[in-house]
Amino acid sequence: MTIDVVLCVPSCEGPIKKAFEVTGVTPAVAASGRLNEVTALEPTDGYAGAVINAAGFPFNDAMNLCRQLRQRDRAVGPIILLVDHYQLDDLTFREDLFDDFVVGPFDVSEIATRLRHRLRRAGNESVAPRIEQGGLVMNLETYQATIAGRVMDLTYMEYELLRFLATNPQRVFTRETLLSRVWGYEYYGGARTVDVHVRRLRAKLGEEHAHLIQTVRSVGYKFGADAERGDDL
Amino acid sequence: MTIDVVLCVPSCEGPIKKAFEVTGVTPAVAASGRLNEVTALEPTDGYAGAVINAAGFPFNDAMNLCRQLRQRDRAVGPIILLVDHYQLDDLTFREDLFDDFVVGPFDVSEIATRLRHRLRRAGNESVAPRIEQGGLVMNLETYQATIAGRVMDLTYMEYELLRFLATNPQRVFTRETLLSRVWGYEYYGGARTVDVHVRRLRAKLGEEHAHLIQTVRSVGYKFGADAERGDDL
DNA sequence: GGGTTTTGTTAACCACGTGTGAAACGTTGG
DNA sequence: CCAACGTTTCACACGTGGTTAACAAAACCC
Repeated sequence: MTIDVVLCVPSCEGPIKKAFEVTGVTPAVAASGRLNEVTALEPTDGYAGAVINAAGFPFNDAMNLCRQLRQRDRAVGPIILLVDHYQLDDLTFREDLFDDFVVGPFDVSEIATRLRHRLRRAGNESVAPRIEQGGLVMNLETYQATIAGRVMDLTYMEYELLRFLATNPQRVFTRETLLSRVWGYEYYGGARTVDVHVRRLRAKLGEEHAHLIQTVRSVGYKFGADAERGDDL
Repeated sequence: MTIDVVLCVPSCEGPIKKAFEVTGVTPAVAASGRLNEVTALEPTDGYAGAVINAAGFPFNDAMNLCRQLRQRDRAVGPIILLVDHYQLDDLTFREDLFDDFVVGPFDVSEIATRLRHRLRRAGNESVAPRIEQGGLVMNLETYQATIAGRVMDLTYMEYELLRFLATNPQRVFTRETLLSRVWGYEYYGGARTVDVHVRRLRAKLGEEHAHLIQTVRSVGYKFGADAERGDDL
């Protein structure tokens, strides 16, 4: 049994490739870590999964690649992230962008086992490719969002922001957190940027649903209808 | 945020338990690895997940425990398996018995991260950090507070003040202390400010629960139901 | 390369949370 | 019972923080 995956690591291609092959995994090595290289190397029957190396590199670059893979027309299988120990905390709130991770130093047979594990579980697991919250439906594959059945025409950043908020309903995020988690860089300058994007989102949600994004004064924003019952905090 | 899990390891209980607690996971240590011990230690609101050690032990024993946990009336959350490197192959075709695994040597923070990852992927929201005191529940993620199930609509300072008081129940704070701890060290303002905020809090707590914030004449304020002896401070 | 869409910035405007003073109220002690 | 002190309550002014719109810059698309 051989599994075709894309392996996004910038170096040591030869030895790693060999090591994977003995575990029954055939990797296409995309050293650049860019989407177009990933696509160029893709076998005709597609990838079974992806292994993305974040260790020793800017974490957000890896996250962006995950996002791109998830949003592709052609679905890629489970995404496995390679991280350094100090990057463990960065994984929080990004659980939806990858399916599993390995902490360095890396063991090829562990990675292969995780790949197989996720592939097998993919059958049973109801991997929700969409988010449903309070009339909002976001299809993570087609990159579309509808509110109460009406299609919302969202731009890239709008979609990412809404998705982040909607995947963590009721939870309040500061503008700084949103900037670093959604935009992906340590913010330089305007926290007002978030406000403006929230405003645009509310406009596109329509007057009736604008309240789905709530302002928590002096704290930030959160997604979710008003809490009617308090016992399920 | 604390997550209650059952940790099935046969030895070294003390240090491991401590190590887990700093990652926000509270383990019940079932050293025998038997189901009845797991059940005996279970908290009233159940386990959020299970960590089962197979490393250095017969693999099938661990598998049997997984099976028993899965077949229980009361569902246990994600099951994480601790394995030795040479046990990796044993995992094949048993993917449905566990949700994730870690290869030794074990890193507690990695295990905790995997727990959180699986909990989030399963859509479990019960991992939110919260304060519960005398009918008051404060969710630190959603910035919501409820008293006896009723949602309190608190402003920022009200929330901060109540949180500070409720995290230190029964303890009396002077107005000066509250000003410096809640408002900030360099805050310079009248002590009457505290009184007014306490008043607003009591109003929002409702007549029935207003007494949760008690006045200690010529000292300050404290949180907590009365009829408590003073010797347990 | 010109036009269009998307994204980020700036500033005016506005709402509401917050702090303050003063008066009313309660409690303690002489 | 009164005086002195501490706490509660209220109304109001100020300023922080959020919204909004208009504009500028950047990216994108023929």
